[in-house]
Amino acid sequence: MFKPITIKDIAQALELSPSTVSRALSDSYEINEETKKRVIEYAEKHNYRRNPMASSLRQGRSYSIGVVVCEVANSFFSHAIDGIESVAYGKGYHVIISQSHDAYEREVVNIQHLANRAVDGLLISMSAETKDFSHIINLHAQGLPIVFFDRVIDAFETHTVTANNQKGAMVATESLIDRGFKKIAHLANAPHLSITAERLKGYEDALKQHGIPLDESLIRYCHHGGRIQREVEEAIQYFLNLPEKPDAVFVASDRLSMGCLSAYNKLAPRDEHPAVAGFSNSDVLDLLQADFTCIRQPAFKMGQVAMEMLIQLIESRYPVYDFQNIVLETELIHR
Amino acid sequence: MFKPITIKDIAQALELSPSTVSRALSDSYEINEETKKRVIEYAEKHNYRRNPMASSLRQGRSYSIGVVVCEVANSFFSHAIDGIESVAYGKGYHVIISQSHDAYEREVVNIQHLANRAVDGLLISMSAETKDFSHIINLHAQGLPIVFFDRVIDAFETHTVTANNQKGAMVATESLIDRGFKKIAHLANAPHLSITAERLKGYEDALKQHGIPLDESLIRYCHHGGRIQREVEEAIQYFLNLPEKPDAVFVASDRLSMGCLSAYNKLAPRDEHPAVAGFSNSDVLDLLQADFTCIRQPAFKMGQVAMEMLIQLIESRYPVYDFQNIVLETELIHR
DNA sequence: TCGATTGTCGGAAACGATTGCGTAATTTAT
DNA sequence: ATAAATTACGCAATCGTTTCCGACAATCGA
Repeated sequence: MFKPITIKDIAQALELSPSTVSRALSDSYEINEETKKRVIEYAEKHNYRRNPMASSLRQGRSYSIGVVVCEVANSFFSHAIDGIESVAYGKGYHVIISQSHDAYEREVVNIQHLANRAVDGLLISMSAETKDFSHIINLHAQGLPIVFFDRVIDAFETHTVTANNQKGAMVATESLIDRGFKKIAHLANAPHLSITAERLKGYEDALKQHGIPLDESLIRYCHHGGRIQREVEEAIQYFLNLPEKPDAVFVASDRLSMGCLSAYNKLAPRDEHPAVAGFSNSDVLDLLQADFTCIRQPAFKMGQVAMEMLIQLIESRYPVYDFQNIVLETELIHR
Repeated sequence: MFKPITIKDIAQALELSPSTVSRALSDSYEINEETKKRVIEYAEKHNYRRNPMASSLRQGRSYSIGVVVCEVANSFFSHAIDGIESVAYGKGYHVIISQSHDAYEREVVNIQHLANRAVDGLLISMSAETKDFSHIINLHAQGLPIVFFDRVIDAFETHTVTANNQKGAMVATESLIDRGFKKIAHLANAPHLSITAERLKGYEDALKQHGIPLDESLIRYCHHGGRIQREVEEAIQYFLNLPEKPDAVFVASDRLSMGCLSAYNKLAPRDEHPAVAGFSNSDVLDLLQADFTCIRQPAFKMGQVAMEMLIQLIESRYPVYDFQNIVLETELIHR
């Protein structure tokens, strides 16, 4: 088996002490420039790589952070991850991604996995099914830096980044109203998600502002966030069975937009499809479905901001009590 | 700051030695059952978590593996990752995902990042742009276990898992022929990818078998694997500009299928769209586009198999020279 | 009954990198 | 010229866990 070269090896070869080599490699000011050069040259020539475990153990830090999202096969989250990575790599952090699949159990397991001192901090977007937050509260209480993005909780104070969901939802709903639709349904996400309440509020605001009465029977929740296509189809079937079918639908999430469009394709002839507007960061959904108006969240930016704030928490020498709750604007795209 | 409890703390509290505690926690046979129980109870009560860095440092293993794919926002890869995770977690391994975005530079950087002894092995699906394999060859030569899946290379011998691309491509092309199409174009992936050659072969086989002459001008490659939508649109525009437009297209990948369908939607009226068949593991593509025939790869299974073989390599006490190249069958879905 | 085996445990040295402290040699200040 | 400061480096402890050697007692076989 291959045995990687260590600091000791370099020290021996160059007749220096390991301390000097270590300091030379980290560019310490108290090492002679000449010596540094020798060490660095030797290290490069022999393909030296510092052992991250030894380093982490000694320093008590891993320079890696954990990301918990419901799933990566989702344009919003994958772009957010890209944003996270862009900042992380620039600052020398590794990113470990894990998926909850919107299931409570897996969220708990993954977070525990990540948290056991293998990461310096956590970036979390809550799972749709999670109602009990104690697994996260405990970690936070133990001093693990945590930043929430998109799907936040208010069980404790920390940095958060979200989109302006209320306004986005309002704008989307208004775009449907402007196109002349009156009977606008709302396909909502899991009820206890922060984004669900905010987007519902925006939907209600738009209706109220245009004098359209709110009809509770036009609102359907998907408790698993659309993870199970059946639940989406049941909601759509419900809409289709209504004595007066809605002529438009405002959909609350990326995943649900996918589910909604394909459910309609499956369950009803094309001329019975309502107009659809909704949150989505998909690259192609709007291209495939011409009359689909979508609200884009600034996913990449959210990832960047979240990561920056997490690094700030991690690298702060003293406990932080002044938390920021950043809200980014969404963008309406219609064709 | 919170200070986690260590083995020493437990040892002190229970008046044992750290060695005994360590052995008790790993359920060693040479520890009295009574003592084990005391240790485990104390550990659980005080919420002890073994420090993974210390453990890894000592054992020379991290119990984590790295996965390199072009992108996670892709149904095939996200399902493959699910398969990988399902096996990994069962065997006590962590999974670290990283994305190459089909770019050579990022593949090199990510693999280096992962490889520096932070992972026990690598699961790789090659980036579309990569033509130089030396960064991987070096690691392999240094003894790092590597398994390829889907997009393999033959620069050296190791375990691989692929789909039966040739047969899948043949079946897909045949399905188009069976529907009466004669002028079947092929939208191909990057030329130096293993899957590209195999699928091209299947396409050619189908044509030959049905007496249709091969027309090179009906084949277009996407050198960036469709990462840049423009290159897909150029290919489609090329097809549209042909004096005799193809009446069907066989598309070589998931990403390209997306790109192809949306490019046609953008560039041509619906009645000029050709029939499309192609590789795709998307959950919704075929629902949105009714006449889209797709070849599904057993993504989840591929992930599982790849991970099992990697674990076998990692845990083998002696160097392995007997490598397996597993080929899984694809599935045709038409509606 | 005496050596041999078995069952339990502790001591101490690793794993590789980092860092507080000490110190010799050189330079600077007075 | 001598004290003081600076430069450049080494020593050794440390992070938390694991594991190779023992070691001591109790039990066993003959």
